[in-house]
Amino acid sequence: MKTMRDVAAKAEVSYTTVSFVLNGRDGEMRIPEDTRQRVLVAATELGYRRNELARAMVSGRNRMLGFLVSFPEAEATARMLAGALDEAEKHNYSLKVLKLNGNRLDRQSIERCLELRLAGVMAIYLDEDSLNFLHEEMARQQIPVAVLERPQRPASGIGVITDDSQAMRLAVGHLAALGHRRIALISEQPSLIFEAREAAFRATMREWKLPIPEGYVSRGQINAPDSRFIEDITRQLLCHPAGRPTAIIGITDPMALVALRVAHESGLQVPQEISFVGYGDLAMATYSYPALTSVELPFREIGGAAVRRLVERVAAPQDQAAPFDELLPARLNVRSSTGPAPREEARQEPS
Amino acid sequence: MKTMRDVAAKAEVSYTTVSFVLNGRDGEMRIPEDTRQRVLVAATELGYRRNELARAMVSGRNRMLGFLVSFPEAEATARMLAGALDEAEKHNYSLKVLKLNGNRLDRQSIERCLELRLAGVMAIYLDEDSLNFLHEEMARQQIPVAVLERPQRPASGIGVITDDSQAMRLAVGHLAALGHRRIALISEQPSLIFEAREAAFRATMREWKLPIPEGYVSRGQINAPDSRFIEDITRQLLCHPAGRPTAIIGITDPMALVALRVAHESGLQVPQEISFVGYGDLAMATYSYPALTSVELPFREIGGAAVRRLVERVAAPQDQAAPFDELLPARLNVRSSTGPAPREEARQEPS
DNA sequence: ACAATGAGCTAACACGAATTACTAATTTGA
DNA sequence: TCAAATTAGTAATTCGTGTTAGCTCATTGT
Repeated sequence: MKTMRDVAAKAEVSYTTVSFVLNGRDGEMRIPEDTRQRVLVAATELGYRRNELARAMVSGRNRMLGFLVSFPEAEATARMLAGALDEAEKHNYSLKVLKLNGNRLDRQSIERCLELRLAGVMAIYLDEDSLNFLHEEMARQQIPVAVLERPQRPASGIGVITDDSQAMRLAVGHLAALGHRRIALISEQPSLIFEAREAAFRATMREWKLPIPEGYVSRGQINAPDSRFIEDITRQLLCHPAGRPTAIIGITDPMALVALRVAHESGLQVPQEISFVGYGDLAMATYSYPALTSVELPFREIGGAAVRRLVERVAAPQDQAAPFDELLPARLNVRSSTGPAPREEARQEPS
Repeated sequence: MKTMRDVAAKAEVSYTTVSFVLNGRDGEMRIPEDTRQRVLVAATELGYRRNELARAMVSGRNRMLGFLVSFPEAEATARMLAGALDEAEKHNYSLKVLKLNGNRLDRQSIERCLELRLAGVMAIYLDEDSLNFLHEEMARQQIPVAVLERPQRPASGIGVITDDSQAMRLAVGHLAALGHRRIALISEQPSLIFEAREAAFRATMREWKLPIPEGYVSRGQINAPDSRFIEDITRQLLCHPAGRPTAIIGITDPMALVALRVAHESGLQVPQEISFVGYGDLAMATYSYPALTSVELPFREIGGAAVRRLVERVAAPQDQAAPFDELLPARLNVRSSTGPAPREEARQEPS
């Protein structure tokens, strides 16, 4: 592969001149048009491409961000990545994806980030310890860190997350407007992210002055493809002593869809007798039967915002000390799984 | 960030000695244990990390592969990426993801690959022209290229694809074994990948000596979230003059699920009256109602194999000239959307 | 006429590592 | 005992680029 020196030889100018022309720094040093052209022609004729590695090394600034991901096969991850890629391209940065084992961060992964001299690092779905570890190590090397879709307490570094209050207001508000009063939530095993959504659910229900009977917020876990646990939970919910909920919110789309399936199998009409709302709006929401009303989480925007923030910090590292969370709004996509609440008497029938 | 020179100063040895110790090349040059230890201690005390950029530059070998992706938000892409990441880690390579605009490859993206001095490049879902362009440019720089999930004609470079014949045999075989004789296929707008699947379908049907009435293979397109086109096609299929198919294979999972929804809405019982099989086995297959029987495409394996092949080529570029396609087998995940074919008389009832 | 200016370049060093060639001190062999 | 071989290193060069300092020549001002 040709180097600048080759171009210089061909254009019969010095190596430095080539550098100046190719980097467009002829503002500082006047290069007459004919010399410029000679250099450019020589460069294209030789098929010269600049060596990003060498530039990065000499400038000490690697225009490359690391994306630490635990579950690269998840659609949510993929969508954040998509957003991050678009934004990175705008800033002429590139993205390196690094896989973690589960949501733990081992020393080896940290080492890789440091060895690659990444300009910044973003991470999703890390556990508490790993996150602290990451912050510590990166702070030592002055490398900015962005944490995606994970409430931080205390805030440390850059956080980019969905505005869960707003998102839940969309879900609950939609159902409440349709007349639903008995709304249940199927949640996940505790983790910061699900706790935040749960809290938002309870707060919103309070705003709407809707009661949450004991057991209306239940926790399950999907170990795909085994969803029996959630199915059991749903069945219990459907014959709840305080009355069957007229709407169920799944804290993720899979949760909602498993519950929806149980309702189908129990012979319930959706949405005539019971409504379902998902959270995430993954592709599966569009293609379920009936199509699932779901809160569309701003995955792309989260990825994009994280990159934007990182690039800002790289450019102006002075205010490293100010940690903050950026909240991004969700949208509601209303589909066929939600409808008006059934009339009171309808619920009294045996199911 | 500390350099080798700092370590050398601290350990009171020469810079070169540090290099030899840290690269474990003390086989060639005996370094006594105490010196070795002194260097290692100095390195850890200073928190030295080697500079992958500098190594790559001087050695001319960048342990980094490019993953050119058109639709990073697609689950299929994500799963290939996951497989690629795992394999790359094994070989101590890292992966850089580059986004393309649609499935066209512009000169700018090529330039990026070259500027980054990638050791190899893998691409998915590129159109014909872009692929030729990519091959041309990369061949010029001796950079190996792997094409994922796309039949190549003629074969050029490394191809890694699903064995469509085998995959279709799984789908059709499963249905045939359940007694289905009237099997329809809902395909996509022509493209190499769908043409290959269609051809495999026809071939397999022939093997089973099953007829394919005119119109049983129809082509649609999903412009998510608008699936009306597919819905129309399905409705036509359900009142086909040659008799309603007892099973429909979707050439992608979304195709199958849209068709399944139409069947639901037409009041048909699934799978008692009609069966559905998807192709891809995306997450949506697991969470649909009823859960979709689907051909699981070896996305992870495809990503992994591509990386493996690329790494091989990088290590031994001598046999660049031998293009080949690697076929990977699919698996069938039987779920609730398929069942025994309905008895003949059942079909004669008005639907 | 001669210094001061500026245009248009070039030489030389830096970046952080790999690698080759070389040396000084010690041990071995005959 | 003296040359050869081995041990334990070091100095110097290289990779492809960015950057700074400086150099030559022509033009301008007085």
